[in-house]
Amino acid sequence: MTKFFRRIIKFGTPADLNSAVYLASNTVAPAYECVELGIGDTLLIKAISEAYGSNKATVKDSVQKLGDLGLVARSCKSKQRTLGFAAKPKPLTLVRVIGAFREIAAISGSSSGKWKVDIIKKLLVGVQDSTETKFIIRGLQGKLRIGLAQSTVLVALAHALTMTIPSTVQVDDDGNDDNNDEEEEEEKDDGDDNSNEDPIVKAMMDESLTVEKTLEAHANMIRKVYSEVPSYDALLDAALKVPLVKLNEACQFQPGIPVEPMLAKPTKSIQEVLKRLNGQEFTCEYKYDGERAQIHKTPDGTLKVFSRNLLETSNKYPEVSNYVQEAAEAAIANQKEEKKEKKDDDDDDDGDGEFTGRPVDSYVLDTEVVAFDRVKGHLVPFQILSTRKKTQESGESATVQVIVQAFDLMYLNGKSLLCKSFKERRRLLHKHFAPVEGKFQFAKSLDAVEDGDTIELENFLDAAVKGQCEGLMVKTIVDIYEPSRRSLNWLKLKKDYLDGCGDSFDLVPLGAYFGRGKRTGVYGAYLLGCYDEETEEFQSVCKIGTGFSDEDLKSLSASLNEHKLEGGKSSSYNVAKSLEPDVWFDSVQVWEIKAADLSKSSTHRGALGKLEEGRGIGLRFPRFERIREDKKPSQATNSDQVLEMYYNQDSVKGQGGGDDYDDDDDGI
DNA sequence: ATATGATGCCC
DNA sequence: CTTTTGG
DNA sequence: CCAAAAGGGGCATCATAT
Repeated sequence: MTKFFRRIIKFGTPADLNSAVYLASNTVAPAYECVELGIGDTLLIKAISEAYGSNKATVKDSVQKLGDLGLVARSCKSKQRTLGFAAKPKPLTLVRVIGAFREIAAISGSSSGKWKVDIIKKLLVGVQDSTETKFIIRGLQGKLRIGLAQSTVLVALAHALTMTIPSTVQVDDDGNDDNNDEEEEEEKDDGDDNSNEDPIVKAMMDESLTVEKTLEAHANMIRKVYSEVPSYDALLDAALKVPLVKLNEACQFQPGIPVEPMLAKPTKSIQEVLKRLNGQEFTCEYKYDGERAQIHKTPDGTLKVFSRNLLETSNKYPEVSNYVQEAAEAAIANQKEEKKEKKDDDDDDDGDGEFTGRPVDSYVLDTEVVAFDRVKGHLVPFQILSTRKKTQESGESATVQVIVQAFDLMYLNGKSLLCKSFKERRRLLHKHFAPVEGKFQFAKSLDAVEDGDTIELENFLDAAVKGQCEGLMVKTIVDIYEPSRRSLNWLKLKKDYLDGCGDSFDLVPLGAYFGRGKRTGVYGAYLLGCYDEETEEFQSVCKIGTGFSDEDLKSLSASLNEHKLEGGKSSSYNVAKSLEPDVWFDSVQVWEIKAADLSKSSTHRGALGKLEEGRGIGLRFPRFERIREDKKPSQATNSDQVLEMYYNQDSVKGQGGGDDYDDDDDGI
């Protein structure tokens, strides 16, 4: 990929490079622009069959065999009779292909499917060879399957730009008086980019390093810039103007554009957490079960909210902006109080905007938005939060109320805090924002030092779970905010990760679905049921597609193939039509399945009707643990146990308020 | 008009 | 979201 | 250790079928 990019840098146009990068990363626009293709397998199958004159059933059939729509399209293409007199079409260019993708994304409304298919067909008949067909289809499907994705594209790009410097790059020595005026934060550069201090810049310029190390340093620069401004447009524009060492000066974190959020690594035990912390000072925070929200305020007063995947959710949570502003004002009120009490002692000068008497003017907060019952004053499960409309005219009058649980601050009054320690970021967070009843709170936390004592941690984890949370987030006090997947420096500890904790089920495989991609040739997922003793039927409670080793996938496929029901579904299987597997099995095995939660389900049938008329129970985050050789299908977890486990959840226990019947006004 | 299916995006 | 795998 | 690629439940939304 590096070689390819180098050729384009040398011989192509900026538009060629831009198109190549977008195609290679299989995206059409920066995430925060919320551009959707609106293309799924159904439309692709339609396009393939129409373009190559095969019928849809045949196409679907070969999907099973080949396990990949791209391969299917390729084989259709090469089977197609080529007419001797037909001239080869003009070659498709990068610009043309990404342009077609973007055209597709722009179509909506009535008959949009037809127009989209038309564009795809034009692409398909315009290819030079069947390999192009394969990748056009895969690109539209969003699964390139070339063993390379975002971060690899960035590294390749970095290497290419290092080895082949674009002719447009200006190598001026007097630095930043030409292009640096566009940043909104008129004041000083944040400590972030004092070039001499930045270890990445240092490494890039260190001539004593090996070529490999130098390339790595350049890649780190590109990764850092992209994680601060996740837009290939912005990245490439900058990279074509300034040398890589100055890239972060030309393109950096600013309110209004989401930064890739810091993520956490799952951990399997308290021991593992302590081992990883290795004696460092750390804090534990409740891990709330809501939706990640990065809240931005730009100096012009605009407030924006972004999701974990950088899509804008401002319209989904219109009240969140108000809540945060109220929190900022509450902090001012508190400051005034303090000021009165202790007369001015001015060692308070930490250069962060200090006491101004006015709320902060720009900031970026990291928070979790959680559904909240204002009347009863407690948190509400994720399933209810998810019923929020995508656009709410007024948040405060919405059926589902929310509360902001804040846990980090990445930007404040014109300065990036990404390079500050968590301790410092949190100090500023608590200084410039204050809790507002029912609207804005700080994530509940416990500070500690590793001293071999696990009891305190265990208790805190228990308390978190009882308090409607998923578990804990564990963070060291000294770490900076490292955006993106670059390093999973935070740890998450959930009850169901722990061996012997969390809900475990013994379920019967009722059927299976053909695997795709690297699971071609084996079943990729199975349908599982619990046993209902009254009706003597198996009721579906989940599908399962994770937790298997490659070996498991092979052996399970082989052993269950001995028990296929050739006549179709057994009459004792209670399964919704939309879940119909490709193959049905006799009930012969029992599998141990772990799950995080149970939820009311309109598709699954566990304990059907016992909880709510017409609905059953399904599992959240199910994964395969092992085969239970010791159990017969009739000894599988039964539906009464499933029901009991549903009621046993802390999130459900907390709700009832003495009412035997379940609260029907909650929407689930 | 209303029901169903497809798609994308939260977790 | 969880999980496994190959480099 | 990390990136990539398998796969999950369930919701709102939009297009199309009835």
